[in-house]
Amino acid sequence: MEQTIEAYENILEEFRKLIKSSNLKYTKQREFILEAIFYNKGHFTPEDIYNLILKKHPKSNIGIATVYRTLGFLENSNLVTSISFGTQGKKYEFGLGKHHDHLVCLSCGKIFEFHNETIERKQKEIAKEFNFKMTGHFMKITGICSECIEKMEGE
Amino acid sequence: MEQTIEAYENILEEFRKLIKSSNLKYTKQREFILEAIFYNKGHFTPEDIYNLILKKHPKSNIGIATVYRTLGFLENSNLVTSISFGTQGKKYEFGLGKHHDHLVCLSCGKIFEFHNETIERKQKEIAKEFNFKMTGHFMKITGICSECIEKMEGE
DNA sequence: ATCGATGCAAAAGTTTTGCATATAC
DNA sequence: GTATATGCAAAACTTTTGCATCGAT
Repeated sequence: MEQTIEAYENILEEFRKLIKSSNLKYTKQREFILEAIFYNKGHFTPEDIYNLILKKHPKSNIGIATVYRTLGFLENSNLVTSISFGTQGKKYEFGLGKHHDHLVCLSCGKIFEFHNETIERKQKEIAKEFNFKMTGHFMKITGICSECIEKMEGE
Repeated sequence: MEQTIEAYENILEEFRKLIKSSNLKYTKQREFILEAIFYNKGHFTPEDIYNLILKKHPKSNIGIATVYRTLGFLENSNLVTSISFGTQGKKYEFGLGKHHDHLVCLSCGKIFEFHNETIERKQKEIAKEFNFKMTGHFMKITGICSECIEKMEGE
């Protein structure tokens, strides 16, 4: 699924506003980071993103520290979301649009996405029960995907 | 909530069997790690566990590497479970007994637990839909707890 | 001109690994 | 006695920070 240029322009616009309203400065590095996450569907470590940018903008001379700093900001602003998959580190993905959760295959690492309204509703109820002001939620089902099950049976 | 000695004896028995059936060796270090997680209700980093053991068994001379190695084994065996809270690292908790999920306060870091059957059921349905052999699931609601909300309003 | 943002490199923190020794079986 | 587990220390990673300089406003 390719993202359209128009969609990106809208996001960029939102991003500019967000930066302005946070009294921050608009820099090309920040834009590159947003761009990298937007155009590459999937889940990326800060280092992945850093490398994507180096590849796409070889002379941009961006630093990994900037990637970390910007991801922090983007996450707080809900433009990207992060999760921890597997044993190590954090991965980021573009975070606008309908909320979704993940199925993670422990064998091949593949990630499947789903959305379920019943669960979403229940989560809100639970937060309310605890007098919790919910700002986010996150769900992950781990297991073995059908493809890997077949492979195992084939052995 | 204090755990009873009897309950621990049962776990220990299970642990021994598990080790035997995995063709591993039973060592006092492995027992100390299980003990530390069992008797201290909560969520611990590997380092927390390491320190708990040093404190309880000052002359045991355990190494942090052993803690990491054993936690990996315990997690694979479902005797403990791990989650990533906040920005950094992984925390472990004792993992037998009824499955539960977590509410995490982003302000004070406190963790609340809940269990909801509807969500559990839905998760199973979703795994089935994807032909996924589910081995675990994990849900986290983030937000601000009622105590912190009050504090903020008081300011 | 000002003040925040950046890159770099160092530091801090976390997890894994190699290896000689100790210990369970 | 043999093979695995351990502690230690080093290495490998990941993330954060300090600081001089750059660049957006």
